[in-house]
Amino acid sequence: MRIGELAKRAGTTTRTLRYYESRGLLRARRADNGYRTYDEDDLRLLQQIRTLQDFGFGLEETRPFVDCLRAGHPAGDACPASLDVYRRKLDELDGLIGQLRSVRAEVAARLALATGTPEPRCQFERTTE
Amino acid sequence: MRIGELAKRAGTTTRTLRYYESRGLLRARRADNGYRTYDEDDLRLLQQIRTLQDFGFGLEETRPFVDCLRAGHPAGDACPASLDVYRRKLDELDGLIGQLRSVRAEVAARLALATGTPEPRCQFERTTE
DNA sequence: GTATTGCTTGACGTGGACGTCAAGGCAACA
DNA sequence: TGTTGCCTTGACGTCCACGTCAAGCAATAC
Repeated sequence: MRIGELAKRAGTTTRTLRYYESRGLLRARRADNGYRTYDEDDLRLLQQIRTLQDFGFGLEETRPFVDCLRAGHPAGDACPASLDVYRRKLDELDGLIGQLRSVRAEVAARLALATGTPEPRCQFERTTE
Repeated sequence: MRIGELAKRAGTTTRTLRYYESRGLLRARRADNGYRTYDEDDLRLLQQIRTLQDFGFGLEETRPFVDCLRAGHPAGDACPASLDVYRRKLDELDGLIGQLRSVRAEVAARLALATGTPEPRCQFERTTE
């Protein structure tokens, strides 16, 4: 299949696929006329990238998953390097969530102070008492 | 005081102050030699901006607070427009936190599946059972 | 033959909050 | 007078994942 069809089937754009190729994530065979050619494996690879992107992974973070699939594994997360990325991301998310929670609390407190109206507790705040 | 001293006292850089000025957030008097001149009110104004920036507010979101201070109010959040920004930010934070929590859960689930090792519950996950 | 669609590469634009350099003026001190 | 340090404006660079436009070839439809 050609780049347009692959993009459509993966729910993305041709520009994105060329960008991934420029980053070395997605390689393409070439037809005689110079057109890029892809197969079903490329689609799976692309779907792996898109899923991680949707989770907020950076492109470089998807590379171990791509390499893992290329190495013949049935899943992109069947390799230790991919699992490390998962774990690092979990730590990152925990840190970020904690940060946002504390900012949320601080803003809520300032709003309460400024209005004199005590705000209802955030659903993400732990009831510490 | 001049720009260098203001920057130091606010814990930021001269570049940042000139940038704020270019955005119309921070105005400066000029000395005869063309140097920017600031007073204590400017410092308070700048501190308001920095605090909100640290919370993750965009520069435009700090504008109502700045205007409020300029209008003579003792606090930047003494005006309705500022409170609206607080409330919008709370909603935004709640949405973002919820999103991150669901991504966190999804990644944890995938890690657990891939390792066969059930992950400990996240401190931010509600125990739904 | 021609109109339309799809493909190619290359290159500039986007957003946000600045960092970093360049070329030069102003002030104080030795 | 020279050095140092702070100030001025202007302008390009950064990060990231692309969007968008341009010029031109390839394939298909009619």
